[in-house]
Amino acid sequence: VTVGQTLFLEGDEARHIYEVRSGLLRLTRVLENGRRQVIAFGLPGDVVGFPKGEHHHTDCDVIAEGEIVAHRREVLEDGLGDPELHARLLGAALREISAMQDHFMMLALKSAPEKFASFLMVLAERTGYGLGNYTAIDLAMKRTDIADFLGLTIETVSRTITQFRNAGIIALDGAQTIVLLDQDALEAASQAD
Amino acid sequence: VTVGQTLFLEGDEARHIYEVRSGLLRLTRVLENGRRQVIAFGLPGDVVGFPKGEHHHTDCDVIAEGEIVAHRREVLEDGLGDPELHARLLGAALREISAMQDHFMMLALKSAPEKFASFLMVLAERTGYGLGNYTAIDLAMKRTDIADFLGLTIETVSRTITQFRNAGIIALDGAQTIVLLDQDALEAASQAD
DNA sequence: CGTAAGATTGAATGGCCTCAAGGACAGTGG
DNA sequence: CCACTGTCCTTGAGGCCATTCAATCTTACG
Repeated sequence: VTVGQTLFLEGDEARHIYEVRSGLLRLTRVLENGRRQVIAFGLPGDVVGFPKGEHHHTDCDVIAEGEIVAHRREVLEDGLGDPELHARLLGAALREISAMQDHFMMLALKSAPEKFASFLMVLAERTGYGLGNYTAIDLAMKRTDIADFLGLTIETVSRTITQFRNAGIIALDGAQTIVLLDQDALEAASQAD
Repeated sequence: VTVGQTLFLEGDEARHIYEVRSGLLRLTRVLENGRRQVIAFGLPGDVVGFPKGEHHHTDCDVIAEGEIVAHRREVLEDGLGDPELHARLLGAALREISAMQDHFMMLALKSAPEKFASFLMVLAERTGYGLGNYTAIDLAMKRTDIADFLGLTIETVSRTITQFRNAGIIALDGAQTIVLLDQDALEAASQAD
């Protein structure tokens, strides 16, 4: 798969579900009036494209190239002779529900700095890598995607980044790479009282 | 089951999942600092209590009495000799994912009046009943629950109700029953531009 | 009738958004 | 090699919607 490619659109017939081995996918929905929400990012280990009835109910685009494995939709319903795969996909669906509930807490209950700190912690856990004594994260997605994921504007996201930088919590290397300088402070910021 | 009863708490071992035949359940999660989010209401036809691993990840309380059918967790994983039930529960899980995505749009993208109008439309569709020429809804849950579901405060919910009442969109009969006077206006309010 | 819980209303603050301008960076072509 | 261009990101100023804090009103029920 290549960057910018669309795997499927909302309303498409759901023939496959997709398992992300590497790279990054983006699931979005758009409201009639053009407002957009990033439902989730497909990180390595995620399974995306669970159908509603016969159809997909989000758009799915490739943000960073990687290895994507397509499974026929039927294996989700009956095992189709591969019970191990069936159990894995079912588990992914249940994890998906749980992850979305976490996302709820973020959207509804948290302030902008709390949202962004939580976001960074999840990414660090899932895709962070060591860099000297610190942990670094590549933000393959653009600010717009982060904003639409957290329910903020790109200006607020940008301001929050600046704020965290001034506080010595993170450092930037280019616009896409973030180094976590103080994970304790980050965690504190994610659940401020 | 009786009103006020707790079916399970976050962290409980997940032995069963519950199918709502009638009545009303409430799924909540609480943040360390006490802030609360109503993840979903369990309306007739819903299935709640999908586990994450071995445990539940929400609290579940009974808001209105009704008939609740408990299924052993195992039937979700393997059919346990009842493929029809297995398929029904799997379908419910996929619908749940879809419904939560709709909820996202509401939490992140909509204003207070839009949220409340959307909420009423869903309830009217699911549990509304005819009353003369109009459709009526019983709000078994309290204002606090509605507020925590929509990501608002009870004051804002109350103000929005008053606003809709003054606009002639709805009428109240007691605090718990709402009559929809103008469904077109309600729909317009739910997706204002 | 009296009490307590829930719901409504009011006034003022504040956090995020909107609108607008300026800066960083990569890619392109002269 | 260097303007040139477009995209993305950052920063600033002002306004608005939902919140917060506080008081009053309503309802359910003993």
